[in-house]
Amino acid sequence: MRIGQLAEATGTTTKTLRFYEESGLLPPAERLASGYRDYAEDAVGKVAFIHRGQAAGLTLAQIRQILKIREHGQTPCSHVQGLLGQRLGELDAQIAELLALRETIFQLHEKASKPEPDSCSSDQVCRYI
Amino acid sequence: MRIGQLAEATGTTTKTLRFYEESGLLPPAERLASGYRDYAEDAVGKVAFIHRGQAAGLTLAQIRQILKIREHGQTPCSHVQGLLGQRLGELDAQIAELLALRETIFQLHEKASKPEPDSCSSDQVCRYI
DNA sequence: ATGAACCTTCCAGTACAATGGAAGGTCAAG
DNA sequence: CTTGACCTTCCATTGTACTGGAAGGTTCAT
Repeated sequence: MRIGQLAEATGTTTKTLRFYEESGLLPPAERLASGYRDYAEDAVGKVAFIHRGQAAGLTLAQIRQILKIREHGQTPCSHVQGLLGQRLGELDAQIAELLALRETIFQLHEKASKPEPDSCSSDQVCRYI
Repeated sequence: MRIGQLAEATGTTTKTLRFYEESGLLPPAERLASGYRDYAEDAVGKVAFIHRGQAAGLTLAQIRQILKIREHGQTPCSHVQGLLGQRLGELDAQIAELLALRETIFQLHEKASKPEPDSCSSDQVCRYI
């Protein structure tokens, strides 16, 4: 399977696949006599895994760790569980932060809906922020 | 007021202040005979405004727009209101996305808490993702 | 044999908001 | 007069996940 076919099969681009290989997410592909990359069938599963990992909000660095564990013949289960737990904590923190920010912006937006340009002193630039 | 003092007064660094000037957020400072930057008092207010804008989740590009309007002697009120409204919409979308992602991760995390390593087939890399 | 479609490597750039460091100039105190 | 704190410019780098383009090699159909 050449790189274009793998890209097609996984809904990505050849550029991205080469980038994944260079970033250590995919093992260096076998080469044909021509120098073209020649992927085994399981490459499709690996790329699909990368996509699922991204959809789960994992970074490529985290996905790389999981793939490395698998490459070493181990099952990455407990590591994955740890990552998911960590990600959950990060998400909760991020959501809390955004909700607080949303409230702040909402207040500012309300205030700005009753404009009083004259009370904008130039040393504060804008009364509403 | 020299750059170090302005940095101190506004809780930032000289690096950042020069970066702001180069990025068009702050007008080019006056210079002393030595070539040192010599800031007027109102610089403190401008930098503080930049910080408040950032705290409100505005990008430096958006803050720059507001500051430009003020520099042209106008009051940026309606523009600010527009930006805040836009920001509110973005925040709502982002929060909704994160909540959905949180739910996904939560499910995965639950599933991963009952490990069954043997059912991880190598073509999917990890049963839990 | 020639053109299209595919592949290769390498280098550079995107957005964001700074940050780091080198090489050198200025100023006040001791 | 020297030391140290401060300032100057310029260039490069950080992290994330790619994306774009140049210059050239391969494969296949016509």
